[in-house]
Amino acid sequence: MKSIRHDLVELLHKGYCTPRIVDIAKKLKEPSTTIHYNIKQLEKEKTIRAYKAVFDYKAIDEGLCNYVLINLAPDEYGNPERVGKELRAYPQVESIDIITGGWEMIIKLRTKDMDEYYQFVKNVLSKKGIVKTTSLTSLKQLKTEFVELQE
Amino acid sequence: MKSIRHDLVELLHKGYCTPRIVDIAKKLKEPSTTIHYNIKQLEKEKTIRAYKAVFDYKAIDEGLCNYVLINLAPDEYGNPERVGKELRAYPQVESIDIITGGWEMIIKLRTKDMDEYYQFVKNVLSKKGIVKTTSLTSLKQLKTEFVELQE
DNA sequence: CATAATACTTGAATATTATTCAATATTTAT
DNA sequence: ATAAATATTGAATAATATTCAAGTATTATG
Repeated sequence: MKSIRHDLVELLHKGYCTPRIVDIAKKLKEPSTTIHYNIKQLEKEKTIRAYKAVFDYKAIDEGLCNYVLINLAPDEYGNPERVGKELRAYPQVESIDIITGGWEMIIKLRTKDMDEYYQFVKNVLSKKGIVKTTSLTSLKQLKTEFVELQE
Repeated sequence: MKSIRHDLVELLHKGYCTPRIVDIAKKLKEPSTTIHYNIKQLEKEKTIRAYKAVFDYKAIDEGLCNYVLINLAPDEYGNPERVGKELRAYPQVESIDIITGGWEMIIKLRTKDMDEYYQFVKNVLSKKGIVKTTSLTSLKQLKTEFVELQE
């Protein structure tokens, strides 16, 4: 049995959306052709990278969110990007940043529950030149991806 | 002089986008009316919260990204949400989470440069029951909002 | 400063896409 | 087993994006 919903969520996570030109034109009180032209410019010069959906993550089985602070092995200091690029392919990974401070990297992870999170830490984060991880578990999200949540 | 680009970026940050139903239908090899129906369901039940753009943040003067770990004053422990809700209105704030661990809150901030970041820390974060902040400055972003960046 | 080149704006026409609707099929509840 | 509620779908329509060509404004160049 195929699940359309699941496939939809997967596609809308990263893209398959487009701006609502007419609505923007009304809001800004400009002709829609002017809005169209300007948006195409932003796309052409890659200022806009994607159009995507923001979800109620609990409703799509990504209810657990963790920030993971990562320490790399000394021999990976030189190219933290290698590790990061391996990690970013995983769908559970919302963001990856190489950072200053007491850790070399911070990643934001969304999993269904603690089981899936544990599997990810065990199977993925334990490898790849990572020597230590510190998990910060989100108890409540007030804003995500610039979108304010609930109340 | 009005800047259409600036207004566009502001609107697309949080919304004013919509799914590309025909493209999704082609990709999933389903009739577009079926896709339409299912997406409307997801919207009605609020599983989808918004459709928005993801940017090359450097190109829109939000080139500096910081994660800020926050310690609240003891008398704010009980309602970290009060502080969080005050902070989330700021456009520089990409996300706010109340967390477990050595800090009560983590926020992700995007500013044009160190000056704007400093102003934010000084003017906004110094108030509101926050007693200590630890900044993690992003040196390089490999993925953001589920969207992989460059190379 | 003058003028050419380039970039931006816009209304009208067209192409494409979303949406509605009604019929049918499927799933779920009793 | 049967009824009720949900989901799928093609055809028709409504709405929207896109193209085009003309005009306007801005920027570069001598």
